[in-house]
Formats: sequence, C-alpha cells, structure tokens
Amino acid sequence: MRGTWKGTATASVLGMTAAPRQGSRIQQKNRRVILQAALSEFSTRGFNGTTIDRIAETASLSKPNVLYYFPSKEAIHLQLLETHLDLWLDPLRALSATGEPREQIMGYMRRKLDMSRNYPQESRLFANEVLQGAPHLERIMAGGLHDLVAEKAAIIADWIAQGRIAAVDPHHLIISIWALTQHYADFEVQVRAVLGQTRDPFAEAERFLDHLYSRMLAL
Amino acid sequence: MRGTWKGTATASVLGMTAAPRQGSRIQQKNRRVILQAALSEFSTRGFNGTTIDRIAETASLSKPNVLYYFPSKEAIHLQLLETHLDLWLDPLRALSATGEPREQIMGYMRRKLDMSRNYPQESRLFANEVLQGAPHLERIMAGGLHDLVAEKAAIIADWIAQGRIAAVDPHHLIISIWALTQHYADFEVQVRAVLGQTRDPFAEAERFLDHLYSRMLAL
DNA sequence: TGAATTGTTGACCAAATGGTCAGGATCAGG
DNA sequence: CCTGATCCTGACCATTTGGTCAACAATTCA
Repeated sequence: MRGTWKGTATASVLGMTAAPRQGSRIQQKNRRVILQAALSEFSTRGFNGTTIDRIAETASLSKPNVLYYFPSKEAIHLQLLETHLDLWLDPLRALSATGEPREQIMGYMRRKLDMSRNYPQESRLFANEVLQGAPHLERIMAGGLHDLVAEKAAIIADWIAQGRIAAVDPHHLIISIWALTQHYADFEVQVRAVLGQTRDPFAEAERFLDHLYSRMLAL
Repeated sequence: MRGTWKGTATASVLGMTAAPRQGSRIQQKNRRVILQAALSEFSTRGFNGTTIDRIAETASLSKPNVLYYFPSKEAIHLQLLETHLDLWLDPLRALSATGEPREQIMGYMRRKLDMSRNYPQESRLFANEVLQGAPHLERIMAGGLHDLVAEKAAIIADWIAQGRIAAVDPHHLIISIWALTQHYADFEVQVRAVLGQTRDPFAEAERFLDHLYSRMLAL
C-alpha cells in the first residue's frame, strides 16, 4: 500500500506520454489538490522553507494523508518539476525552422512572456531550483535542455547565415529571452515596487520586448 | 555582553557611512569570517536551507561562538543584505545625467555585468531574497529603490525627449539590464549547461549585450 | 450485505535545528 | 604575574519537522 505508485512519480520524465492518470476518483482529486498546494508553497518559500504540514493545511488534508499519496516531501517536489518541465520547454520546442525568422523568435518570446504572466508560480519553482544549483534538474538539464537549445540555436544560426536576421549569438539570444521574460515572474515584487502599483508590468513588458527584439534582429 | 553590538547591525542601512568597524582585532576577523561563510551558504542554499552549524563549520568556529558574535541566524542574514545593498545599487547611482547617454547606459550595463561576474554569491543572495517576496528588503525596496530608479528613469526620459537615444520605456530599460546581467550569475548552472563547458559565459555575454543595447538605443 | 480494498488520522518517534548557559581558556593592561 | 574583560565551548533545551504506524472509517464490489 505505502508507496504503491512511487513508480508513476518518475513516469513522465520528459516527452513521454504521461501515464494514464490511474487511480480512483478520490485519488485523482487528492493528488491534484496536494500538488496544487505544494506548488503554491514551494514557489514562494522554496523547498527548504516548505513544510509538509503547510502543504497539508493548504490542501485541507491531514499530514499523514498527504504522505499517503506521496512517499516524501521530495517526491512531491520532484513530481512538480517533472510535470511542469514540458510546459516549460514547449514554447522553445514550438520554434520552427519553417516560417518567418523574426516571427518565430518574437513568437517564442511572447509565449515565454505569457508563461511568466499565466504561470508565475511554476516559473518561481524552477527559479528556486536553478538558483540553488539545480540539485534535481541536473540530469535533465545536462541532457535534454542542452540538446534542445543546441537544435534551436542551429536553426537561428542558419537564419543568420542566410542573412535573414541580424548576426547575434543564438545561444545568448535564447538566454536573453529566458532572462527578460522570466524576470517579470520571478522578481515580480521588485518589478512592482519599482513600477508602482498602478502600472501593468506584463502589458508594458510586451511592448518593450517587442521593440527590443525588433531592433536587435533587424538587418 | 550578549548582543552588545546588536545596534551596529542596522547601522549602515543605505547610504550611511559605515560605523567605524569597532571591536578588537579578533572580533573584526571573526565577524568577517562568519559573514563570508554565511554569504557562501545563504547564496547557494537560501535562508531556510542554511544552518548555523554549517556556517560555523565553514567558518571553522563552533556554533556557540558564531552566536557569540551575532544574536541569531536572521541577524547574520540581515547584516549581509544591508552590507551588500550599497554595492548592489552603486552601479545605478553612478549613472549620470551629464555625459553621453549611450555611454552612460551601456556603462551601467557593463558595471552590472561585472558585478554578476565578480560577485555572483551576492547576486544570488539578493535573488533568493527577492524570489521569496523580499520579506526583509520590503521596506528598503519600497523606499530607496523606487526613488533611485525613478530618478534615473527621469534622466533617461530626458535623453529620449532630447532625441539623443531611441524612445524606450526607461523603467523597463533598467529592469532589462537587471534581468540580463543578473541572469548570468543567478542561473549560472543553467547557462553553463546550455553553453557547454568550454565557453566563457560572461565574455560572450558582454559582446552580446553590447550589441543588444547598441541596437536598441540607436536612433 | 458483507468482505476486501481504499482512504484517513491521532499519536508517536527520531533527527535536525535555533538558541542558551555556566564555566573554562585566553588575553590585555597595570 | 595578577586581574578583569574578552573569547570560547561542551552540554543542554525546546521546538520544528519529516516520516511511521496501528487502528478506524469509507467505499467498492461480488
């Protein structure tokens, strides 16, 4: 009984088809509620700042009940990282070699900005993780991420070679999109403190980044 | 005895002249060693992930001895934030209304990038803090930071009004410099994973960002 | 309906951790 | 070299926290 589905926790590692959410109605609901509560906690307090008690309270469950569905705090954390990793990388995957280069790159930027706007908790979850040396993501990052970025960087390099966009380092171009878009989610309190309460950071960011990348990529 | 210099911990809050490092030789040395060790720990493990025991070990002191020099873990953390806040804001303070606009802005960007290169631990210390809602920096940020940025943004707005640089939102321009430069320190593991082991992130970043801001600010 | 499976929890435990304290070591100045 | 102030530490304490377990409740299904 204990740890029965420990296996499924590591099922949908990357592009794998998510295991068919097995389990009873009640099981599905509680697992979902726990993950939702845990995401909220982990994203604002980090792994070490989060207690199972708080997750349980936020999820309106008892602590032992939380541990009935997940074998450990770390398992919940890992599950969250794995579940959202695809969501996190999809915008880049969608960058296609066919299609207008500037449209593709600016589209990627906009998708990433939308992610920051609509999923700030997920962004902070990863930010916390990477900030502390990515203890859990190391394997995934060293493998999949590097290759994915290399693949897309090659596409951009082609565009440059064909004289379709300005010559910039493709890797740093991608990194700059991460930095500029995720910053608005990860450091939202700072951004809001600087902009004041009446301004809309994301709406303004979109215009600003549009301008920025238009300028940078223009020939 | 206990907590004798608790007062000095909040002495150099912002632009104040640092209190004349009072204390015996041995006192100065141990305080410095403790802060150095604590910075190393806090920056990579965050506040909650850091234990006084580890700080003590890293500093080659006993735990009670650490608590002899600082009243609590939080006091060490606060002291670090306060001590480095000026260092953190100085690059922006140096942005001057007199002087060539593009030089000033690009100079600011380069100073920030140098900070990320030379003081990555300090960068991560603040990143951890801001990521989690800046529980300690709130007062300082809401006050000093907002005003400082507003002041510099006004300078940039003037330059734009005078047609000396391209029209971009000054606040977001400053935020973009934070995002792009700090990203290389805060998410260094990710950047290195993506770029591979043989490349030099900061050297490349400098050229990339030079290009980026040259392009964006050009008329 | 009743047995088997699944879901839930109060009570508990061991380890980690922030912090205290009394007393001993060390050092500076007279 | 004596004394008071400074410096240091082993032992200890209370709380927090991740995790366990036996037993009880609910649900499913034959």
